[in-house]
Amino acid sequence: MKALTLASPGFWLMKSEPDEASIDHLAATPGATLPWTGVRNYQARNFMRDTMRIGDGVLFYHSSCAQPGIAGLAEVCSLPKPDPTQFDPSSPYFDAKSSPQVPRWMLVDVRLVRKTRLLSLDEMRRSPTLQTMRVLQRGNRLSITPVTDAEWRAVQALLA
DNA sequence: GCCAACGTTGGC
DNA sequence: GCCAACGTTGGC
Repeated sequence: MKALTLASPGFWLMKSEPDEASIDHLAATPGATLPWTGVRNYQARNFMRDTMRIGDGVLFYHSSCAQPGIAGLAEVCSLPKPDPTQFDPSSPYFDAKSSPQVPRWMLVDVRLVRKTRLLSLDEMRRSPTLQTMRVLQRGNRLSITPVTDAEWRAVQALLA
């Protein structure tokens, strides 16, 4: 008989361009969930499809903007499901090689836990406790990266 | 707008 | 399977 194990929560950093989906968009509608559309990288997709669990913690990161950094805390709140934008010819995320029968791109929903002060990329780079974060590594372009327990605690400490 | 870094594509 | 060309990311 298989042992019943309590999965420890996972932690993630997810990049969003605030022009598309900012922490304020999410905060504007209490209780709203945000489908994480537009991921078109297999590694990032696989994290959502294979590894994330409902309840996992998310560092909501603003990228490609004037003030990049962590803007809030969120939480994975759905199972993986097909990203509907891949089937929409009018979407910039349309993928002609995907089909509803064999969807290529999956997403999860996230919900806001709380907006935080902006923990800027600059401050992250200067924080000794955050040096291991994938998002800070040279050349990193992944829009979704795993965060270790220690990194998660360090971010909480900086935000406290 | 620049450009380093890296992922994807496709010919071979 | 190799790898050059090309496209994208994302901070600056």
